Parts: sequence; C-alpha cells; structure tokens
Amino acid sequence: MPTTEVIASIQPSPPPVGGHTERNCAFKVACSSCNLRELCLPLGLTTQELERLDKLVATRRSVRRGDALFRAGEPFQSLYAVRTGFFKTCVSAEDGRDQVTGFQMAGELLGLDGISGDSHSCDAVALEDSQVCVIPFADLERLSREFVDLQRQFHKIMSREIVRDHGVMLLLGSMRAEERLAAFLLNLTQRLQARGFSPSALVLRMTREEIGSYLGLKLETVSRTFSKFQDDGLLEVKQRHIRILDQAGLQQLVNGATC
Amino acid sequence: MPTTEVIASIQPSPPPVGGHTERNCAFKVACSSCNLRELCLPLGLTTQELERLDKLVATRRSVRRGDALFRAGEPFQSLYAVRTGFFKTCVSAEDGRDQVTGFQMAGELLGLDGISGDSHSCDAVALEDSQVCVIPFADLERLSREFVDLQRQFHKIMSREIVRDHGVMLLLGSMRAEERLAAFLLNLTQRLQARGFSPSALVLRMTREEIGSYLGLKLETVSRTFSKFQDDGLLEVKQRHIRILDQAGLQQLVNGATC
DNA sequence: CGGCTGATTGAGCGTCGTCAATTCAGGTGG
DNA sequence: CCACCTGAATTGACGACGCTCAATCAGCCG
Repeated sequence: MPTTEVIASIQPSPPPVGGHTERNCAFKVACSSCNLRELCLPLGLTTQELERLDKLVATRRSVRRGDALFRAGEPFQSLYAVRTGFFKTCVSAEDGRDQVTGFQMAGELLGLDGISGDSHSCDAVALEDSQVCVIPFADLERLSREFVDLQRQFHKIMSREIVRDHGVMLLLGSMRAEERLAAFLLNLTQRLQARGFSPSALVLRMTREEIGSYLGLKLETVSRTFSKFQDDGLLEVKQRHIRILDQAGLQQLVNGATC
Repeated sequence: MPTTEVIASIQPSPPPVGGHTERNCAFKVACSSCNLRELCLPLGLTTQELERLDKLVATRRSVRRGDALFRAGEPFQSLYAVRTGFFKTCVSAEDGRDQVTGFQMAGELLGLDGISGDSHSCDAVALEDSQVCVIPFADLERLSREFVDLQRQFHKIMSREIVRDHGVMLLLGSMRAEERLAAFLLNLTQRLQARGFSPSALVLRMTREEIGSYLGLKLETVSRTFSKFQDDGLLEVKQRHIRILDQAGLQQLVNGATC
C-alpha cells in the first residue's frame, strides 16, 4: 500500500527562508495546492488566507524511517504537518518506561505538546520514510491574529487532540484487550479511508510492541488477539497486512457486545 | 479544609451582558484582582490586557455539588475557569461505560473539549458547591487576536492539557495499581500546594469509584491500595481524609522502585 | 545462506476484577 | 437523643484476563 497519488506538483525547494535551522530541507508544495488541505491546517481558509499561509509554510523536512522528527527536551519552535509517511509519538517516564501516545498520518499535526513548555515533551519518530511541512509557530501565531479562520481552525485542531486523548483514556481505562484492538483498527481504517485508502485492507506501519504500548497491552497479547480475531473470522492477518472481513463484528466488540 | 482566604473583594453582580444565556449568574470579581490570576488565564498579561479581560469575563456561575456545569452534546459557547470548588470531567461510551478524564480545581479551565465540534464532548460535574468564571469563547478569540500575551497564554493552557493527557495515558497504559494511586496523590498534593494548601493533608472531594474510573481501576482496588499504603506507613487514611506520611516513599513507587 | 528482528504460540502465574458481606458516616425523622 | 436508612468504604474469597518467560517460526537484508 504505497502512498497514493496524493503527491502533487512537487517542486524543487527554494533556499530556506528566515534562517530557520531545520535540518534537512527538501521540497516545497503550496498549502493551497496540497491534496491534504481539507484534512489539515488550511481547512476553511479563504484564498487570501491560503496565500499567506503558503508563505509561512516555506520549508519541508524529510525524516527517514526510525529517525526522530523531534525528541523530548528539544526546544520547541515549529509545528509539523505530516505530508507523507507515518509517525508515532511517545512519552517516557524517568524509569525508562515509555508509552506511545499516538500515531500520525498525512494531514495530521505534530508538536502541539511543545507549546506549553517551549520544549517538546515527547518524541516523534517516523515509522516509515516521511515528509513534513514545517510550520514556525511564532509565524503561525502572528498570522492567526490576522485571520479569524486560521485561528479558529488551529484552535479546533488543538481541541480535537484533547478530545482524541480523552477517547484513548476511555479505551485504556475501561476496555478489555479485544475491545481495545478492535477500536484501534476501526480508528485506523476510518482515518485511512478519509485519505482515500481502502477501508478494508491496511498495512500496519508499527510493530506489535508499538501497538501494545499504545493500547496498554503487551505485544504477546496484541498478537494473540489478532490471532483470535482471525479465528473468529473478523480479520485476515498476515504479519502486518490486515484485511477486515467483518467490520460490523469489530464495531460490536467496541460497544461491549461481549456480554 | 474549607476554601481558604482565596476569595477576595466579592461584589454584587451586574446584569449579564451581551445576552448570554448563562443559567445562574452570581458574583463578579475582576481577573486583575483575582488571587488565582497566576494560575489561570491572566498569567503574564499586562495591566492593559487585564483590563480588557476583566470586561470579557463579566459573568459567573454557581454550580451546586452534583450538578453539571455542562454535559456532552450541549452547544459550546464558553470556557469556564474554576474559581472555587472542585469538578470532574467524564466521557461516556455508547454502551454506558464512562471514564473520568480529569479533576479540576481553582484556576483550571473547563470546556476546551468543546471547541473542536462546537458542542461539548464530556460532562463537567461539580464535586462540591463551586463557582466558575464564564469566558465567552468568541470574545476570548477576538481579544486574543489583539493581545499576543493572551493568545500565547491560551495556547499554552491548551497545550498543557494535551501534555497532561499524555501523562495520564502513560499512567493508564503502563503503571500498576499502586503506582497509579501514588502518582495520583502526588499530583493532587502538588496542585493543592500551588494553591496554598498543605502538601501533606488533603480531603478527597471524589469517591473511590471516581478515583478508580480516573485511574482505570475498580473502587475495591482503590480502597485496598489505600489500606496497603496505610499499612506500609505511607499514608494515614480516614475515609476521605488523607495525610501523607512519606512523600518520598510515594515518589519511589511512581518511579518503578517496586522491582 | 545465515543472522537478525519481529511475530506467533504455549504454559504457568499474578494482579486486579467480581461477587458478597460487613462496617462506617451522615442525614432524617420519630 | 437515638434508631433508622442510605450511600460510601472496607475487607475477604475466588476466578479470569492479561503478563511473564520461553521456544519456535516467518520475513528481511546483508
């Protein structure tokens, strides 16, 4: 399942503007002509606003699989919009324990955690070769003081992240292993579908261990639950290739139909 | 442990401005003279900005113990800053399961979840008789377009909520019962201490069941863990009255010193 | 092909949930 | 003032879900 035809009108990058110290500067695609604009920051903006946003989001950055876009403790300067690829974010406790807090795909924002303390509080690691748009936060704040729609959209994105986190808390706090995995798969397919991918076939970009960390389970439990879903005829599982055979069945699981 | 001397210069309320349909309008205290301003939205604002904020936060609302400040599904219009009292927020799944997502005390903001979808996505319920300052969100957005400091502070507050949520995910995803309860107690006392309360004596405003819901445990487990902490000499537990005897011991528990 | 990482599967155990009984605190009314 | 009632908290016994430890298997890349 390669990244689809989403990539449009890629142009050679101009020299980085403004003296930002972004590590690998790559290409430039205007937000106004980006296929992800309906899923990303530009949603709802007027043509004029889009033009200004285009100037703001001037640099891009490539991150290779396994590399970090940023790490906890690094100074916060920019937000990042995933253009292509796939990321995980994870927080770490002092004792080394760590927890995957989310998986991000094209059109989703990374780095919101850094605003509060002027430094990032989690790691963002690419799970496949990826590209992000760099959004200097000071510029974004400035522009969002000018444009109501941009301000509004940014606030909605932050709020949506909070609502998402609450959903994860519900999952971690009160669901059992099968319910968690079912909810996770349905969430993934839903987001992939919004990006034009098949709702029934997907390739997991993360390991069983990463899924387990996200869901508060051990990797063996994740693996076992996948096998059980296969036995029950809900899924077809071939390593990281998943085919959903009974979406309604998964949905039932999430809604406590186990009782 | 009654609400301390925090309440200052309470004045009779003027008639509600702007036609907001807030249910019970109560008192008015200017943000500029509020004892909580260093913990709340006014943090870092200039005198001029504070004056404008004072006009914006014109109404207050009293919520009696057990009543909801807002409920999931209700239209979102305003944020709320807790002035006195104590709240819980909880989300519900379709099947009735619900999850406490947080406890809010004086100076903390409620309602951020509502921004994303123009309606609230969780319930906010008072755990004791409380008062909140009503912050009409449209006004806040307008004012934060004028004032950099206000914009910045608001963004920091949203981001802080995201970081907090990630901490809860870590707790729910990878800690055991004792660690969860210890982390919870330390967090509570820390926040109470920032508000001038004793770091060692506290009164829980919530039931064991609510604590359990927040921590992803059953109420019996919470109760048992309290008892164990008492046996171990970490706490003195008398129903909802808790005295912390060994803060360092609790801290050790949180940092996986169980091994 | 060999070595490596990730995934699967099994056996046994531990933590926490379930069910149930009892105690405790607070409020109400006789 | 005490008996009563209700909701919350405590404590015990038991069982299940998921974790631990371990062996095996499947891909992948040098």
